[in-house]
Formats: sequence, structure tokens, C-alpha cells
Amino acid sequence: MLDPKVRWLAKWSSYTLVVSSEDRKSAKEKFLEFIEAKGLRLTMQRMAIIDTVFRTEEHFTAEQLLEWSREKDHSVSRATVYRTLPLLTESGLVREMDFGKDYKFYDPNYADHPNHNHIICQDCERIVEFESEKIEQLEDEITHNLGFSLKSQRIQITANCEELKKLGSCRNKDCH
Amino acid sequence: MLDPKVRWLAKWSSYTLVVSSEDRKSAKEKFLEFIEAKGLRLTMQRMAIIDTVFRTEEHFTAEQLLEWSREKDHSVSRATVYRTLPLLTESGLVREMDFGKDYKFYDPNYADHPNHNHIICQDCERIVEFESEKIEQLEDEITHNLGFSLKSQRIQITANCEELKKLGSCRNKDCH
DNA sequence: GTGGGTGCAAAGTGTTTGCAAGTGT
DNA sequence: ACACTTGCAAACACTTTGCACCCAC
Repeated sequence: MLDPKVRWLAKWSSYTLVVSSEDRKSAKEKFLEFIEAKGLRLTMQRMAIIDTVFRTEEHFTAEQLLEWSREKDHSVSRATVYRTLPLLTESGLVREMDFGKDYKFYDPNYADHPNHNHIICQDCERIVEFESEKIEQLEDEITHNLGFSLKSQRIQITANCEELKKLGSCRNKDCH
Repeated sequence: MLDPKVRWLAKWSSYTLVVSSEDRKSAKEKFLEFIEAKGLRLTMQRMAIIDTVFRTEEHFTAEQLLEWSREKDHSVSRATVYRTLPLLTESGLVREMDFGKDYKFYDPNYADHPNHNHIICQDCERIVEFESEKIEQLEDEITHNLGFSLKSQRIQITANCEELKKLGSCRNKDCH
């Protein structure tokens, strides 16, 4: 395993090498193909951003992505992050989510689980994902009955930790 | 039926009279009670806004609410609309919705159908509502199994009109 | 009369964009 | 070389807020 700093300063040729040894290489490689197919260029800044996105398990905001990307390449600017996010969502590998906050969240796990839904803890803002074939089936049925064909769906559940009620505080209170 | 202009210029005492003859009086009266319970005042501007909200069947934006309210009382300002909206959502009678646009939508039908969900046509932006006890039950079950207690939920389905596919165009294409 | 409410305009906040300089191919 | 990209800072769009005046109670 290379020193992360070194890895990030490396040129593209050695970079792919690292990529192919990563867990999430699949989604990342798909995105690199997407970029290539569109005739776009692989700049150092984009690489830093892309790697951050596909190395992350959590949902993140534009600001967090900027911060994390800068740890890898200090030259990444806010503008580039905001210009790269639409590419990510356009590729279908990252999903933009709106929880009614003033900023958007981005979900890098979308590629693997295109129909997953979210539970957001009101107390700690922890986000948990789930999938349900039964619900999907019902949604599809209802949508069809109303004269539409379902394109995509999202469920957002706002909830409280059971822990909070029992213990008076939430274990994850400061996890965000 | 009074001339709308006159009705809106009337003082509070005669105003309630009109209210009680309205279809949506129930939600509106609940909100007036909510305001009173909080010890807030009933200004002409608030009345114009409140009446607009509870007379409306459609989903609306802050800007639309301002425009409509101004038709009733030209002195209503944008600031007052934005200061009144939190009261409306806080009362539980209006629901704030985020469809990922830069502005929020507000749903005045929330009081009557607190768990309704939305299907948005990708082509014409028409919004259709639906409810499903089965889905609610499943959601509640899943949420509980994951260690949370469900507070609220929302489903957004993006779909295409079946008509569009069959006829090549959507009847509602220009309805928004 | 008084404390909450209002309009106005300025400030905020997350996001987008014009432009000149930089860089991957 | 050329066209795509970038960083910077100004611009944007929606929303919030400070302040002096106003008005419902």
C-alpha cells in the first residue's frame, strides 16, 4: 500500500493501479468509462474528487466532498466540486438526495442499490438505508393504476432512535 | 356570497362568518385556533395568506403564495409570507415538500391526508397523490426493526404518463 | 399602551458562472 | 496547439433578518 499522499501525487498510469485494488473499483471504473465515453479529461482535481466519492460509504454534502478531496489534492476548488457533481449524478452512479435541509446530500451507494430508501434520525441525523421488494411492488402497482409507468422512487422516513426514548439520549447524538 | 374584495377588507368579526361557510373551513379553523393558542395576532396580512392557503387545492411555492395573497391584500410582503410559512408547517396543517428544485413546495392537503404520497410526471410535472395503508404498515415494520420509531414518511415517485408512450405526447404537457 | 407584526432592503447561504490562465490529449 | 478545465470572485436565487414604524389586543 502506497503512502496516500504519494498515491495522489502519482500520475494517471500508476493511479489506475491503485484503483484496481480497491473495493469500490467497480463503480469508480464505471465512472471513468463514463468520463472517457463523453470525451472528458482526467485532471488531477477530478481524480481527487472521484476517488473520494467512490471510496466513501457515507452520504456526503458538496462541502464535505470539497474538504475530503482537498486532503488529497489541495488545489481542488469549490467550483470544480460543484462542476463534477452533475457528472456523477448524470452517470447514474451517485444519487442526489434532498432531505429538506438547505444543502443536498449525495449517495455513493446508489450504483449497487438503485432502489434503496432512507431513514433519517431526527435526533442525530444518522441515515440508515433499507430496501423492500414488497413496497416496490406496491408502488409499481399503484403507479400503474394511476396511469403512469414508474421511473424511479424514493422513500424518506423521518424517525427517532428508540434509544433516545429509553435512555434519554441518543448514542449517535454527535456523529454528524 | 360577498364580493371577494369586500370580504377581504372586512374586519375579523365578519371574516369568521365567511370562513365558516367554506369547504376547507375545518383546516383553516384549526389553524386559527393554533394561532390563538400561541397567543399570536390576526393581522390582515396573515389573514390574506391563511385564506389563500386553505382555499387552495394545489401545491404552491412561497412566491405563488405571495402573488395570490397580494391579490387579496396588496400590502402582503414577501417577508411576511416567509414568516408565516413556518407557522403553517409547525401547525401540522401544511406540509413542506422538497422535490429537488431550488424552491420548496407546500401542500395544503396535508391536514386531511397526513400520509399521502406523490407521483410526479417527468413530462408535464403534474403531481398526483396517493395513499397506501399496506405500504405504511411495511414502512412502520421496517423502521421499527431497524431500531427507530417512525415519525413521518414521504414517498416520491417519478413517472411517465402512459399516454406519452402511446400517443407520443402527454395531454398535460402544458399544464404547469 | 405595549409587545408582537410588518415592509423594506440588506444580509445570508448554497450553488452557479464569466473569465483569464492552465493543462490533458 | 486546441479545446476542455480550473480557480477565483462575482453573480444568482431563494430565504432570512435588522430595524423603525405600525397595529391588534
